[in-house]
Amino acid sequence: MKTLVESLVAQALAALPAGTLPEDAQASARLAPADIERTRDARNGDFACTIALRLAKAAKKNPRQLAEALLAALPAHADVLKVEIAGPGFINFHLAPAAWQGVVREVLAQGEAYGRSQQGGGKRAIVEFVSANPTGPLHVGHGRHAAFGATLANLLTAAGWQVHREYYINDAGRQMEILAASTWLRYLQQRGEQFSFPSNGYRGDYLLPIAEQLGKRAGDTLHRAAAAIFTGLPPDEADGGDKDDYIDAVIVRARELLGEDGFRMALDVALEDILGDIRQDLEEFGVVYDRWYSERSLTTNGAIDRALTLLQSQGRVFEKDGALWFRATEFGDEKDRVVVRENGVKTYFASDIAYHLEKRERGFDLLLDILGADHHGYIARVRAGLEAMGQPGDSLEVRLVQFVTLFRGEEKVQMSTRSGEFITLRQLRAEVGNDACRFYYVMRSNDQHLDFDLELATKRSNDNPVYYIQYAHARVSSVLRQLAERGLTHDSASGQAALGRLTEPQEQAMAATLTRYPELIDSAATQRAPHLLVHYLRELANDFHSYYNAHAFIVDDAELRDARLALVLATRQVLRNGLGILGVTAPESM
RNA sequence: GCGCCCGUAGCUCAACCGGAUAGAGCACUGGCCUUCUAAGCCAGCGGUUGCAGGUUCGAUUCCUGCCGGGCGCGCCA
Repeated sequence: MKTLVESLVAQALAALPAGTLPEDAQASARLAPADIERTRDARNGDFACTIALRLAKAAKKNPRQLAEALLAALPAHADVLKVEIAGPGFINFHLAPAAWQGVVREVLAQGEAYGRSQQGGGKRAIVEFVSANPTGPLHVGHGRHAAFGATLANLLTAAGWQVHREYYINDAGRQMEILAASTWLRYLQQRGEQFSFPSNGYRGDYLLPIAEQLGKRAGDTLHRAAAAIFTGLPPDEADGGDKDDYIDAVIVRARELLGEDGFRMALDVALEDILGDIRQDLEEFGVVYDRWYSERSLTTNGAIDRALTLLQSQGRVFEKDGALWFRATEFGDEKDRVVVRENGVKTYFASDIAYHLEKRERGFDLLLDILGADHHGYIARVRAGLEAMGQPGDSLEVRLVQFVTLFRGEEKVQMSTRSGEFITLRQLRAEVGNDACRFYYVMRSNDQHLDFDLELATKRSNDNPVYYIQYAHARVSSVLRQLAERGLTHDSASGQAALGRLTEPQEQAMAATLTRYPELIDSAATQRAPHLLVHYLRELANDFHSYYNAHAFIVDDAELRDARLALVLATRQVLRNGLGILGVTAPESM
């Protein structure tokens, strides 16, 4: 519908008499998407064009005069009732009722495809999200990443992007070693060894079954006496020492006592188990990935070395204090970054730029990372890395997701993976339900903090707005059941031929809202803003519920009945399409 | 100290890359079920958009400075 107005204004622009605009203004006198907008107030018509206001200055003309020139050049159209100039130079379009009604045919014909666009032009996007360290189950914060990332990926797909979803597994590095040691220590405790658990180890109960698993795999072959492990270690935090030094010493000792193979067994058992759990959790949450990408594999397949060699050949690295540094400052980062430490170990940053380079090499135009708000310092350096390796820096786009604070009523719930005190995503889903979770997580803009009140979400789950939208969908289905019970059938062709009968204000409003859906998908995808879809669906549901209360659909007049049912079925289709993008089910009854 | 994000109704949040009289939900007040699901509808109440300047036809939106909150600033990952 918006495109109609756009094309009319574009024609008017082209048809402006010579000399209306000075030559230097002619260049900017092209229609921009923002020049046509939906009006907020119906008194200003249905669409407003602001191009006269925008061009007035360059044209050295009064905006109202310019608007009048445009108005004179505007071609007539059957769907346009009247056009008038208002305020400082708005050109307001009032559309004919029939203009809205056509959307019903369009929706019914296109079905699931209604609202999709070619905006992405088939370009390839890789969306990386969650990528939580596999050191424990997902918690409620990860849930927000999962819901946001999955919904955004769906939105981009609807907007014509070719989307690849990926999970980056941080299966290398120190936290994996701490996990292996923690698992092994639990295994020893299960065999009767007594000692106090390292304060910096993973202490959550979820490791207990994993330690049992290790027992099944290894039998007693990894059993060592506690005394052999803890004798001669530096003090732990509880004894006035440093918890990091202590856990490192425990890891070194574990390696000595178990050998590389034994240690690796503990690590692999824990990693496989936790990763399996994460994968299942996400799948149940409706979040499916195209690929799970192992950080370790970057070392194995030489990707890190390739990236470093590339940087080196470009002269972008230097040595200092025995370490190898990347000149990130030359690309706008605030400081240079170590890529190989003095001890020869490559940093996490090294694997990260290698990973992003590898994404580019796989042919992705857009590298979209969904990261926690605490990672913002990160963007500049990865972008610097890409640019130094000859890739466009703006191919990397990062969306930060602010933290979730969990409340039980007034009380804030403290969480920490290390200590094992946290509410898992799985617990949350069990209490609140997948639909409400998915919905609640993306209701708010990702750059807003999210307060998740468990008490509210569980006790009063009927107040959750997701039900309001689902209810609209279920109500339509219920109307159809009612129709059948009364021995009637819906004649879609007759309904679509009689759309002119839909003259009630609620019918006009709902049809108008339906025409907004494609624009909304486009704009939500462009802005990476799933919450816009949530707000739209609420409005559409509101239009429907109002209509439902104001008028009966199943009336005696068969033609009118079919027309109304056609409108209502089109509404159900759009609700279904939108809920699908959100990953929320569209129930037939509630 | 430096950097990024945020500050809008009592509460939780919107506001279409600068548009017209800043909108929803919850809460509160009052109405609507012998007719398609009341998990619904309608009406009312509620605002100096943190503060002070600037840019222009127009600012919640852009710029500067303050105030308040969150998060970063490792040869950790």
